[in-house]
Amino acid sequence: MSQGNTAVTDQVSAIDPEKLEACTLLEVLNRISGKWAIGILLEASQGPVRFTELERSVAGISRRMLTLTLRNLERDGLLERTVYPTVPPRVEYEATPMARELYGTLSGLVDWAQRHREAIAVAREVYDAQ
Amino acid sequence: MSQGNTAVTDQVSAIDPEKLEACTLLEVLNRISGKWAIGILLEASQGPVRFTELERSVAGISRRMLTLTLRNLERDGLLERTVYPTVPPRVEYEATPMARELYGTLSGLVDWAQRHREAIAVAREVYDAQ
DNA sequence: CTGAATCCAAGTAGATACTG
DNA sequence: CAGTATCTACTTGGATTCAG
Repeated sequence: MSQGNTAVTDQVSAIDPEKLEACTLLEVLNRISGKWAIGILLEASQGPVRFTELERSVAGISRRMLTLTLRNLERDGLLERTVYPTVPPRVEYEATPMARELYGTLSGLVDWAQRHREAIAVAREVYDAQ
Repeated sequence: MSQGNTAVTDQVSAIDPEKLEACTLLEVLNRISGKWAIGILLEASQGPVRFTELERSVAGISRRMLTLTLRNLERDGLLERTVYPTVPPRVEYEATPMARELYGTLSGLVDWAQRHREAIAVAREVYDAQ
């Protein structure tokens, strides 16, 4: 990994791999954080869903945020959008294989959260007590 | 899943487990997303670091955001803050075991990001072309 | 049905200056 | 050294209205 002395060509490999990792990680996080992305991805992972179905099943989401979040996920290739040219219009969204794969890797985080949920709550109470 | 008629006691168990999962996940994500938390956690995972060290090593961070992010991480029990009553003052931050554990579970996400970085870039270009 | 457009409120982040 | 205070700008999200 570090053969770095060809002078010109290693501008990229000169980046601290840990910094790169943190940066890459941040990109993923930005993609799936936000209040709605995960909920939408969850629904769209079980099969094609329509706009109005999502509006109902993702509790509390507004039409605007649903549209915006769908567009972002579609743009990143995490959601596939299919329009059926019927009247009235019918549009379906479905998670791509890439998105399903991502969803799978998130289980570790869910575990962590469940194991430490209590400890975090306690830490907050202690901190807020000051 | 729908045995629901013990009337009073199953308020909690009535929550769809998948919704709960999505919710828990969102909490974790909110804790570590944000522009700076990961970088700080990274530094503080290799041993105690001082405020000014962080200010230098987390590229681009302002004093204000460093303070705010440190406080949040400390509040959630992810960072331990130690004050040495010397002159000048000396304060050290270190990742807690819980935080190190979290950092470990993030490797799956890093893998995913690296495997699909290219595909995402392409998806964006295609999308933006319209 | 599936959005786009507009307006507004709240939260988040940068710049700068000041302090025990 | 390790912060706090203030002021401003950008971003995110909600409410509402309009349209193909």
